[in-house]
Amino acid sequence: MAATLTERRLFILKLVVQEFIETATPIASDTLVRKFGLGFSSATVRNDMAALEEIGYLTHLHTSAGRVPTDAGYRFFVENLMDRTSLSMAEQRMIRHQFYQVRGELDQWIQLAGAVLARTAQNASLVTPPRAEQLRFKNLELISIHDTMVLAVLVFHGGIVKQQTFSVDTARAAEELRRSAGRISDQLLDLTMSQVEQLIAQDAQRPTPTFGEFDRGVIDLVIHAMQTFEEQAREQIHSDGLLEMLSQPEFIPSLARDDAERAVERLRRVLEILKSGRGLGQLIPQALASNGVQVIIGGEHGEDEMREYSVVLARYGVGGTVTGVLGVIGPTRMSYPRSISTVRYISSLMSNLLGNLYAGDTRPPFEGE
Amino acid sequence: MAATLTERRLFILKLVVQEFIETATPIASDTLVRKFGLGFSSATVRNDMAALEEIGYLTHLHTSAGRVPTDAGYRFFVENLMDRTSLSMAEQRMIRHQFYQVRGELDQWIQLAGAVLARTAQNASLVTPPRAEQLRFKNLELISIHDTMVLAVLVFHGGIVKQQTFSVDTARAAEELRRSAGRISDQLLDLTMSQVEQLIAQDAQRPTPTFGEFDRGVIDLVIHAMQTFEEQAREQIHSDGLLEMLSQPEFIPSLARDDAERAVERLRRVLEILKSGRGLGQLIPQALASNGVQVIIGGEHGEDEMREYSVVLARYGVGGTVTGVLGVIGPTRMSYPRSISTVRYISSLMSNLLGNLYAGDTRPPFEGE
DNA sequence: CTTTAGCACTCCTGGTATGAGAGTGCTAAG
DNA sequence: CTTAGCACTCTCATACCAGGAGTGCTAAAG
Repeated sequence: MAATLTERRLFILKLVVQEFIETATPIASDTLVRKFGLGFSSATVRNDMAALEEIGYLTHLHTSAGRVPTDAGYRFFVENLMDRTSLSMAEQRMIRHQFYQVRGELDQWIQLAGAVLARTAQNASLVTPPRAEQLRFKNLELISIHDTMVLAVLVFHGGIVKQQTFSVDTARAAEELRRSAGRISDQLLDLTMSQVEQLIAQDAQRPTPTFGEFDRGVIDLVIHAMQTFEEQAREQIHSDGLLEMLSQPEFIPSLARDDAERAVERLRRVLEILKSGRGLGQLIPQALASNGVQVIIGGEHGEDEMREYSVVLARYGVGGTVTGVLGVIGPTRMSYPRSISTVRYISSLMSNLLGNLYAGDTRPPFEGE
Repeated sequence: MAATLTERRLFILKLVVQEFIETATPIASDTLVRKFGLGFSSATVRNDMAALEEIGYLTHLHTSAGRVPTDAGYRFFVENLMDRTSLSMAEQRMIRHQFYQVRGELDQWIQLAGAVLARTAQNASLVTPPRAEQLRFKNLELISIHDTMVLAVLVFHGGIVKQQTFSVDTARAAEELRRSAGRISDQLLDLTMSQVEQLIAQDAQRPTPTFGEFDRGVIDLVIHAMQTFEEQAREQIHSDGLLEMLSQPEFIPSLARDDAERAVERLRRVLEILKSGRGLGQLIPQALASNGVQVIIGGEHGEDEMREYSVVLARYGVGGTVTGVLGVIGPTRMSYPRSISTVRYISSLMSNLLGNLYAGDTRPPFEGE
């Protein structure tokens, strides 16, 4: 006979998940009754637990161990049972304050977001820089460093700046560099990479090309920079909070119920995930394409590396154009309420901050000044 | 009776250190004789080992364990016994190639240096960005992002670029921004932070100041940027290679002879050191002040956090002005020959690369164009 | 005086046995 | 449907033991 979900069973499931998240030890029927002064006996709880196990929300590792949530159990908890809370006003204020202190520096914001996520959720964090799908050119400066060395400072829409030095065969006067930069800036304004390529191809065929040989060299550099930037932007993941995650019992051999060996193996696993993004698979593109906070529990997405971890992700950014992803990664036994509210808050905060930066800077390509 | 250092004892010490570095297991007298076909018996080796122990170069953890080098043993090995090698030509070429591929990007070089150090020495690496003791101003651009948002791109000598956005009360025309940036760039050229402060103080007292209110606001921003940059540059340490270090037996519970608990504790320790630089203490300033490769073994510098680790550091940079530090950190049982040759090679490579960038850019302050 | 064979001794290591404790599953009664 | 009671299972910590590794010492040989 199939077990059914009564009110009480839901309640018990909720308690088990919450307790397990807090204590990291399997939950015994007896413990629940004592700790929460339930109006029924441990035997009743045991029966319900058995039912919940049949449904697939709980397990135990061996006969005489307490119950532990399954991935499905966590999922159900997150979707139906969890108390939806927000960060306290005091926390929000403190976090906001930190961000306002590094006013106007995108890189710092990203770094700060990672640190705050980690500290608040007590787990590792990851943040991808906010990216337009396509860079759009805004400005170019050429600054002579010495005789044959030139520094190119490229500015793209959204305040993205990229620097690159290159050497030239013969020395150029500052004025010449300035004129070249001006020419290029004027012509390339608001263009995407492919449009730049198109433009320069067309220009070369004209009877009187706008760009000289030197200009063309510089533009090649620009194209190359845009290309590598877009490429590496897709991959780039900042992560932080390893230490915070390490303080979770899962990573402390004496507290981890399983082999000590595995605690370190686990750690290596996470390090690899955080460093390379491998194992995250489609999660980030997916998060970019959706709204609200995404929760991926354990191996739900089929990546075996991730079986023991959950990820809480949210998109942040301005409109649909300039977006990044940030989130928390930790053992499946993470505090979902806390992670979710933290991720939600930080993502909206980052969105606001970026909003100030980008507002009014979203003119469509090819409309010029 | 004090034990003396005979030729044979030195040889045995060398073998013990090399073997221990390679195998990470205590070395038995018998093992040496068998493995190297020594011309004398294990009893002889035992006697010599006892002597080396009396001198303080070896220990054993318990009666029936093989010998292990002490910090002093490693020190003696590094200074007197080690075969001084270099990276193979093939390795050098491979490394050089990688650096040339990211031509002209300082940040990338730093990142690459960290990665290559880690991979080649199979340990964690640390790199501090190359810094002049004092930034010197080179150029400023002001670029309007939208109505009330302006992006300032600051260029300093040595190709150091810093960007910062700020908001203005009323919209400014592009031309106005350009003129302001031009004025400021002209006046501030080649100045250090304190000189900029001086200049602006003087200017304010003139009957007809060069700088308007807006200019002064921007210059405040410049000063602030220089200040925070110099401050955080002092602290900033890039690190990499956690995974490489984690593959050392010291971090693998089943191979570490001591408690598995400690393997993780160890790891946490290193993470803290790498993240915060705490425990490194005066090592980096010290390395900056000296030439050649520095080797700090175990707790030699009194920092208790570092007792189980060694650091191999070298200064890199141009002349005495623009310098950083890079190096390798790992268990005391690291391969010193390999670490040292790697650090030496990478530091000279980085120095060369920077040399190209900085050559001719070292005019003294206040000499103007 | 140095080297070496031989051997007792120490200490680690891994495996097994054992008992206590924790928690469940089941049964039968309320 | 709930619950008391109890047998059963599995873990965990402890103790114990045998095997092995390597040393330190001694006494003899070079």
